[in-house]
Amino acid sequence: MLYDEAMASTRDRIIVATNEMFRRHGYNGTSLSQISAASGATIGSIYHFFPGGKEALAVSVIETTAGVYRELFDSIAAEADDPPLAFADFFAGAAAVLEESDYIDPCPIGGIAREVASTSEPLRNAAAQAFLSWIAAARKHLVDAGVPPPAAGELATVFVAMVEGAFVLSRTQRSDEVLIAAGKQMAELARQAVVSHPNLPPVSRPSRAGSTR
Amino acid sequence: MLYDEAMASTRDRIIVATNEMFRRHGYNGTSLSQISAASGATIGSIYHFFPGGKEALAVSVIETTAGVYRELFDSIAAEADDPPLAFADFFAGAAAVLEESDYIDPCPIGGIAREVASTSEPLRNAAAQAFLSWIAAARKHLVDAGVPPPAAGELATVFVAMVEGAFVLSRTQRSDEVLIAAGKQMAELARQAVVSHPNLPPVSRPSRAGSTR
DNA sequence: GTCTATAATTTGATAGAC
DNA sequence: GTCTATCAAATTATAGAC
Repeated sequence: MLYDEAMASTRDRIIVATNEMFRRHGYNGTSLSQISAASGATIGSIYHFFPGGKEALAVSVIETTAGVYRELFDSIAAEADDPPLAFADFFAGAAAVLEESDYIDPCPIGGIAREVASTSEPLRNAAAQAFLSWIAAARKHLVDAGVPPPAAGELATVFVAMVEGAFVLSRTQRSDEVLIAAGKQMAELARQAVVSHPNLPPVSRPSRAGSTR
Repeated sequence: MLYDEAMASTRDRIIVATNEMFRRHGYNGTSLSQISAASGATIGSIYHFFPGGKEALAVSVIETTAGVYRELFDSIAAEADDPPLAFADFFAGAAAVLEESDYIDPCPIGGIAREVASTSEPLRNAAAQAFLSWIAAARKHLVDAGVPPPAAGELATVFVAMVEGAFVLSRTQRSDEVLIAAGKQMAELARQAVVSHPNLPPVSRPSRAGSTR
């Protein structure tokens, strides 16, 4: 098993182990017996916590992962020296994680969605909500930086698409080259969106020193 | 079955049917019995043409699809009124296909790679080669348009990542919104890459009127 | 080249003791 | 809450007749 039985609750161990299995082998490529072995929980326990079976477990994995990545983005955005550079920082962080993990998929959500979007409406919907929450976070960051809302929404959407696409390529090529390039180009797009509307005064923002929160 | 037995060779029918099944249900979500039913070929026939089984069949599907998309890009690039707009045209075409197909995955390659990159080196490698061939095509288009090679390579990589990412999001959201946005932003990046080096004379190109070929 | 039959394994899911 | 035992069905792959 991957985790010590002293660690966290059984339910959490199941979710964490399933997350990693999905990132390695996808949704259909991961069996409940594998999840059982990786989490140290029996199949009976899995059904105890997730009566809806594999599909319900996957929904929980998606929701959990969506929250983690959203918080990660917010944290990086808050600490960025310069708003457009937050995107480069985000991709750089993903690149570091990717190498450490021997090029496992950095995120299970896009892969699951691709596999089952035509057969599982609950899973497709959970993935769609995850992407929308990321788009909302990126959009807020851009609007705070002075990008007009319509352009900010479009750019935020493209950002999430670039994240997913760079994940696909980096995993396939076993290289973080595309992640770095994507961060650079996304920052460039963000900078253009800000400077191309210099007559719009930046929205009142707390000074960086006071916005640690 | 999806295809009339009068159509094409058995081998081609197997590849076309498998391509569509993979786009609907992914690699692990598609069984040989389903491929048999969809292609009108028996499982015995499938093993006759692809002695390597499902994996060898998938390699052929990836190689075939890679060639089709590469030719599509080259064709769109050759006909574009303005080089940067070729990218917007490409995404617009993908958007049209997506809606017609009820939001099936527009391409099986990225999904397969994500599922099996950790378990099948032949499939990971086939997908990696496909992406590299697309990057090379986009890079050539950008260099021909006057973008310096280093920047062109980076932009071409980001283009392919945006394609894959936009496919993931559009399929998940059941909307072509992200495809349109991606085309617009990619064209913007390409335009910036050209105009940001105005001192470089554009490479000699045949006039559009004579380049119909 | 195509077909049927089948081997060997694994799957998701359930029942019920403890 | 956790466990073992087990179900019916589906999976990849192979063998061998035609």
